[in-house]
Amino acid sequence: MNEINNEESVGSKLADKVAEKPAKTLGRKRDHTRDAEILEATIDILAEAGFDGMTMDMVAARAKAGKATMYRRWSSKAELVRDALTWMNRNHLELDLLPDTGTLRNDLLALLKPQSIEEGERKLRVLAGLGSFFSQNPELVNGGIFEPWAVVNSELMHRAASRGEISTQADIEMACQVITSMASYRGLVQRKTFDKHFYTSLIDVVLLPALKNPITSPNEME
Amino acid sequence: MNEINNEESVGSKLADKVAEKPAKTLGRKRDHTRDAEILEATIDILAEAGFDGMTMDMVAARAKAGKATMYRRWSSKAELVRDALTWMNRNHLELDLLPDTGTLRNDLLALLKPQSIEEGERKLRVLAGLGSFFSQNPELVNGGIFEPWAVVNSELMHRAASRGEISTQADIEMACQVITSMASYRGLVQRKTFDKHFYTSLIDVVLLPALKNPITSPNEME
DNA sequence: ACAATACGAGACTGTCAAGTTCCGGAACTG
DNA sequence: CAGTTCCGGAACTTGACAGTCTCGTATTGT
Repeated sequence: MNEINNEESVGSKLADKVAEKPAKTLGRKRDHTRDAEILEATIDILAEAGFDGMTMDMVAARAKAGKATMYRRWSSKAELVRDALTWMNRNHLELDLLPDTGTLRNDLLALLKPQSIEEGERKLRVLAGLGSFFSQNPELVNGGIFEPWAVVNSELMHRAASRGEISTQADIEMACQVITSMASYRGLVQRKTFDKHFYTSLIDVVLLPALKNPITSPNEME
Repeated sequence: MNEINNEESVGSKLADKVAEKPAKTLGRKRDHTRDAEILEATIDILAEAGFDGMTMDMVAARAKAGKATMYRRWSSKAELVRDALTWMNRNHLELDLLPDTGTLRNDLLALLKPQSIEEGERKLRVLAGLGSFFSQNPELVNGGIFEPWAVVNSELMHRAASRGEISTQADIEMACQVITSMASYRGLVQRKTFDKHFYTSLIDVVLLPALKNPITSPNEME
């Protein structure tokens, strides 16, 4: 019977090559609401086990899906993870209603809600377990995890600059990099929470002084 | 013949249990100069492939050693990696001859030699591929990779404080964290070099303003 | 010389996960 | 109703790697 099956499959492959799409609207439809659930389960497992520690069976079990269902949508583990990362970095941020308390200090602090802290730490755990994935797929080195936050911070600082609260000489891009790098270093290397207390210190001790007095007298330069 | 061998091995195991250490100074001695070579090869492979991408055969081939030799010294891959990390973080730094140019700015810049940049990036690559290892061995979360650098920077800043170059109110620990976190973020996430140009900007735009004007007038606090 | 151990090289074994295939059943189309 | 494609679940195949063992050789103490 294998011979018969082989003959049929060869025939269908030829038919594909000729007709390209012999049947498209037949049978049960794919349930695309499962896509999001599988991707969300993938992010969960990635955060817990990293890329190499994650198995397709784990994801299938978490999403209560069959592996065949997953391989019908993504051709490999790498593709699933790539889509999951894109899904994770999708922007659910409302740029319209930014805080506007009158001072840059309070604006920055208003952005640090407990919810975004927790979600940020989840993303950090995902990022930490992705080393081997990036070494195999160097093309998508994904710097964009902190992009939305940096964009918002940059907007707040530009507002502060235009109302004269900080210097027009201030290097806003550098200041935003300080925030994101301190957040990731504290989460990835030090394994401590980026909580309000620490963030307040960072703002008062480093960011505001740097933004208000960008040039300190280049006296000793040669 | 297998039976004879089994009998012998069982006999020797029993002898071990009775005498515990029947012979210690017999036979060829272990060549401990291979230890360093194997550990160095381990670091190399870790930097290139990460923990999960590294195989014992790769390390053995790189070090031109047999796997039996490796397992005679380390009982598992995890133990080998742990020793390799300790070896990598060993301190080859001469705290005695620190730069002393008269200004904090030049002192900090003097520490950034091309050699230490390259070695630092190698360590960062190792760290980046270690996510799954840490998730399996949470006890040794190794924040100590940047410790020596931070200690040196801290010393330079304290000297600057005692000669009145920066404020005595300055948060030196926070400033050192800014340096190490910017270096690791730039290497791990942005995949750019922590070169002299960028470091100079960081010092002039962020660090020196913060250290010289630690309090900017807490005017708008409520 | 001899026994015991180390060495590099590589064969061998057991486990684990990626990817494939099959099952019984459900949903959609004509 | 009949044919097709989907679903979750599970068995199966295959390849890779950790860890063990064997072989021929080199080095050491007695």
